[in-house]
Amino acid sequence: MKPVEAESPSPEVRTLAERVFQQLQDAIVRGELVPGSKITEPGLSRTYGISRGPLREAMRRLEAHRLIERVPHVGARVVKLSIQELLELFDVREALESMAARLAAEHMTAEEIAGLREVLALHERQADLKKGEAYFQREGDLDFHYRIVQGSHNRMLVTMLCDDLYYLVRLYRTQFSASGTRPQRAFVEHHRIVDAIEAGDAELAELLMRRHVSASRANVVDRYAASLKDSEDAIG
Amino acid sequence: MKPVEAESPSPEVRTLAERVFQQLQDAIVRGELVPGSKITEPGLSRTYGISRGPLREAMRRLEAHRLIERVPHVGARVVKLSIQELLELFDVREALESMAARLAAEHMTAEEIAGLREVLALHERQADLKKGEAYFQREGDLDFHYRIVQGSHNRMLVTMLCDDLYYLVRLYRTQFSASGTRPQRAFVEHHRIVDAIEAGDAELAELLMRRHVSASRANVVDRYAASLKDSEDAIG
DNA sequence: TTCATGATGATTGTCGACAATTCTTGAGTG
DNA sequence: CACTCAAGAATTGTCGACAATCATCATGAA
Repeated sequence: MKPVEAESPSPEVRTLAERVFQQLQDAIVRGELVPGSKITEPGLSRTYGISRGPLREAMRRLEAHRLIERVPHVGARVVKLSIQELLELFDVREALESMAARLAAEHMTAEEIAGLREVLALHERQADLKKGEAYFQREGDLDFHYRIVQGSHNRMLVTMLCDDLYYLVRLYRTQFSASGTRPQRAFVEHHRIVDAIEAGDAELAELLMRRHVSASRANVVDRYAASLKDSEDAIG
Repeated sequence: MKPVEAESPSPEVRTLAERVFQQLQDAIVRGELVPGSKITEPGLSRTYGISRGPLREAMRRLEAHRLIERVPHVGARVVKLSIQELLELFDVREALESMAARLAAEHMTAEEIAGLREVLALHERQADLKKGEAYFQREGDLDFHYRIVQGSHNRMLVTMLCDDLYYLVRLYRTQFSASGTRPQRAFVEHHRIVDAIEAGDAELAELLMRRHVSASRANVVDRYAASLKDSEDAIG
């Protein structure tokens, strides 16, 4: 898909370590590198055709982003979220994203709000077409949250959520094969949040986002309990 | 100051990169490496007597912790917080620490609460003795916040706050030479927060912590405005 | 004088090799 | 049969050297 190998000095992809970091990040998030599996430096070095130097840097960055876990002199393995860790992630999201919504209500520009509405429209169109498979829904969902975080105009918040946590969120989606079908309600919640932001009602936006994430968390808890019950039934 | 170079296999200090990372972290937080100054790999390599390999790993970790900023092919410099970034940091703290207080009220053990009370007592004793210089006050303050975050029993939250943000908070203290003298009020707020946690009142603990951080932020804003006015007066 | 341009020096990025540590395998013993 | 322990293999940690890139400064032209 690369046109003519154009000399686009695309931002931040000028170093080998950077490139392999993004490749590995993608591979992990897409589930190609299965969670919990061990990854070795010589192995990756061969598959990606680079030396161990830049590879180690890429792995350090993956570790910083919590996508792999390393133990000295032993090795690294792809992170495997337990249900507890997943719920912890939701608590952190609830705290940070509600703050983001509050700040977004205060600082978002008209253009940004318009873009947000477009995302919602696309979102709904997909749902109408019943193409609304989990994957697209989820991507649309993440896009929605992305834009609100950006709208907070708080760079630290943006980095924490968009550069770190959201990759974990994607990973959880593949790891728990989350079909996550609670579409209508989420749509409504999204709309209400945008309404609050557009009205400049920071408190309301914060509260709604908080409930939205909390409801999403509760949904995960329910589905996890159900899956437990299923496996018990299968056994008993 | 190192006793006998004891062979203490202290946790996580078995690799050169780890050690130099902690040394650099300390040096930055204590202000020995001045914010905004450029740090070069050969330079650090010489001063710490190690090769560039582990040094680069240490620098990657510093970058992940937001203590230095790197740009490819150019170099790294110690992070220099602008007033905007400092306020952004406070917003993030407000979101995360209020959540931590809420979770602490739900999950903290009796022993942990007792330890928290001890910290407060020590805190007050120092204030009584008028030894309550900014430095000790601040360390005590951070210790207080540390323990509450630990009490949340949310490992992700602990990592984010204790391993990342609190180093930035310390850095800000040196960078803005924050005397931060609003002692009595902060003490009272701390006590009220512990009361709420002990009572298991999650909502109240969250609200109080939120106000506490917010008040601290407002204090910074005030002092910054005052410092601006001072320099104007000095000029005009 | 000011700006563009090219050479020089330094720094970062990358690589391959060696040392240190850990994991594995297998023999041997109780 | 289970367990201990030692030797080997594999992996990680560290190092020094070379190549690529960038900053600096001097030179020259407008």
